[in-house]
Amino acid sequence: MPELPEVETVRRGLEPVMHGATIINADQNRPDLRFPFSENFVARIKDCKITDIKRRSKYLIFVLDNDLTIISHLGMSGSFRIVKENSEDQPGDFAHEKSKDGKHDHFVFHLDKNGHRAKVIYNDPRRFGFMLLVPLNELDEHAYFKDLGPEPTGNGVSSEYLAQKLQTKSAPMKSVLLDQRIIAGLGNIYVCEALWRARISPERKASTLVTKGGKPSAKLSSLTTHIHDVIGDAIRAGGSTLNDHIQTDGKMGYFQHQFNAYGQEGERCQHENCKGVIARITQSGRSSFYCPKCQT
DNA sequence: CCTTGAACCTGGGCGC
DNA sequence: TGCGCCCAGGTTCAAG
Repeated sequence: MPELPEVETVRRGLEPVMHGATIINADQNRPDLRFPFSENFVARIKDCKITDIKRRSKYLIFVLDNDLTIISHLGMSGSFRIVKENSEDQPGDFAHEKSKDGKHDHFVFHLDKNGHRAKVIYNDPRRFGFMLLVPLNELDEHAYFKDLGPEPTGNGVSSEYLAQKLQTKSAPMKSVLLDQRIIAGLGNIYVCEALWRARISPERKASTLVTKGGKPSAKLSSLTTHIHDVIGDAIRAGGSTLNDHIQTDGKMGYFQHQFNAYGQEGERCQHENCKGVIARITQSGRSSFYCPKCQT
């Protein structure tokens, strides 16, 4: 389920239970996810304290006090849930989850924080996610991180930055915005939403949003603002679903979020005075949803 | 370099 | 109730 806002939502949900906790044990329930777990995975994290939980793009990074980090990616279907020792893991608590039978609970952290025990359970039906041990001082140069572009939450993604990146690109905007080297953390949903807000067609060639002088066009400046806004809105929407800190699941963030384009095929375009209807097209194997009338 | 398509895997939804 | 088909939030690799 995870694009950047969902991963950030998960991070915030895990933070109060995991930050400062000791991994007193762990269950690795199968040899691999997307690829095999690191050698002696459980032994290398056992008895370590979690000193920080960070996020970069769609990756979670658990920093341990032995100078190792656990890089965790949720793939398409990964989720974490927290079970506190004193509370019961009643099936009813997870009635909305098909995973409640534990069939795809592939990894379990057993934690102790100041005498409070909790389990943090990683569930991933499709197993596109993974966990990997990487020394802290090798993180920045690691293959997963070294080519990543700036986070869309910060001022690294400016209209000038995008103009410079897009001016040589003939590829459609859809694929350029999905390119993690240009912006880190956008996925199919929020690319569709940002393009809808900025009224840019997903098929528009990227370089046509840059002036001959290499400056951002008005539409590109608008897109920059909308990327920041849509990601910010989604993080706020996701965060508000986690106030009980029992269920940590990015799906809830998506679930409560109202989309204007993504998944809205056949619906009226919600832009004021637009009589268009949201269409679905396929671009490089993925669905794009947009309004052909006002997104140009 | 760039772009596309397939692959990884399971499950849900739909039509018949 | 079941079968077959299509679809799904991501990433990576091979091939054109």
